[in-house]
Amino acid sequence: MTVTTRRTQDQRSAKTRRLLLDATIQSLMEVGYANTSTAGIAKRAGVSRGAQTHHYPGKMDLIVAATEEMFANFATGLETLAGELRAGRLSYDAFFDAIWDGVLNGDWFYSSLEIIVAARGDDELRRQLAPLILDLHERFETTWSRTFVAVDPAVVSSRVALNLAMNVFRGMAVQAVLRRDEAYFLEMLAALKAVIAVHVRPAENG
Amino acid sequence: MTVTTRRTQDQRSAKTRRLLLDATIQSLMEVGYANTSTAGIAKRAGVSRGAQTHHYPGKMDLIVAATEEMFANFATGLETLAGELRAGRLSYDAFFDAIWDGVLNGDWFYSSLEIIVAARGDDELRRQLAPLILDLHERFETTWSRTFVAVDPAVVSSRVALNLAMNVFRGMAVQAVLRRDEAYFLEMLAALKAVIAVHVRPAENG
DNA sequence: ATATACAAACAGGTCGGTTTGTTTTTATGA
DNA sequence: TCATAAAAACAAACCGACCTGTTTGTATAT
Repeated sequence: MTVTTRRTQDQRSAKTRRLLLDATIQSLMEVGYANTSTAGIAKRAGVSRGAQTHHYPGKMDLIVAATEEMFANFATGLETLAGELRAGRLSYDAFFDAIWDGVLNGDWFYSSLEIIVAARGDDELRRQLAPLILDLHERFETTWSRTFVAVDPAVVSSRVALNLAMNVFRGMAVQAVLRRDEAYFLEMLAALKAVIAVHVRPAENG
Repeated sequence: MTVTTRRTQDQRSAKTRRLLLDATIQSLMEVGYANTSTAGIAKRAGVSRGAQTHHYPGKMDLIVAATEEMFANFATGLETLAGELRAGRLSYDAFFDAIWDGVLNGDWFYSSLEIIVAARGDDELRRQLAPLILDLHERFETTWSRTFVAVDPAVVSSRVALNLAMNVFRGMAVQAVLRRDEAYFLEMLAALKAVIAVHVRPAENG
């Protein structure tokens, strides 16, 4: 007879689900998709394999649910950061520094990279993830349009300029897997700021 | 008794090795690293599993060798393209179009992406691939410096500007896995050309 | 009591590596 | 030059480990 605090079913479910999703993201981050197994996730989460299959019957259910949470967190985080910029509490430079730091050192980018690459060879997974990405990009673009104004919208809109910047970050993060070269990335980051600054400036008090 | 043309051992080896490496790249491209197995590679190559283990004892030997070939091919391909630009047989716009087309539709980018992501969770693989990437980047930078001149080298050098462009391509290609949106990428490509053109111009007759 | 949450063992399949055996080419020496 | 030993290339079966999904059973909450 074990001593357990009495919890409602919803509380038990929510707790177990959170443990499983956190463990999934952590596993993707640490060992990659290829080495992420449902058994490993359950072990990390500290729940039994039966509990895992009960809440998420298949591996894909885990992945998709974890992705959903991950994307939502990142979108709100980015919007918060952009809000700081609009409020004048964050400089243009610091804004880019913060995004780059999040991409390189946060859980978000590499976990999603693992999932995206896995989806390339898995039709069903791709089908399930595509709408999540579309939604994420839409939220990004809303943030960009709200936070920056273009110098000459006919040439490069703020939306396009910031999408370019995000793609640079993506590309740099991929590079960083095999080339951890601080000086190189600082150089690129400075250049990126300069290049983007030609076409766009922060919209104060958006 | 089968009728076989007599071949030297070196010829037999070379043929089998080529078949295996081509099959490896093809498999990475089509089904991804996670679904790429040594048995599958041997089957694609049309050689026995014994032949495969003879020439490449482990899975990593196959991957590393295939990567080496892939990188070499891409570097020379890019240098050829840059040569066309320097010779005036290719416009600035067409040069970028060609690179983007190669990244999105060629075997190169996605195969290497699979390998890079796999290396993130595999210390030994990462250790073996890191020098290959370093070498590739060096060849890139040599090409950039030879092919473009900076408008204001103190702000953004040609080397940095083109590295930025390559990172944009990387990022866009990752996006394209889940978002195959022709119009979006055309828009981004046009903006990239415009943004880079501010800082750099082709060095005619390099 | 009954549905939900959790636990643990099982089954079919695949993968990577190893081992054992066969064929083809090359080197050797009378 | 030609028989033959040695080496390289190739073939196929096997093995232990792991993974996903399933099933059967138990505890907890409603």
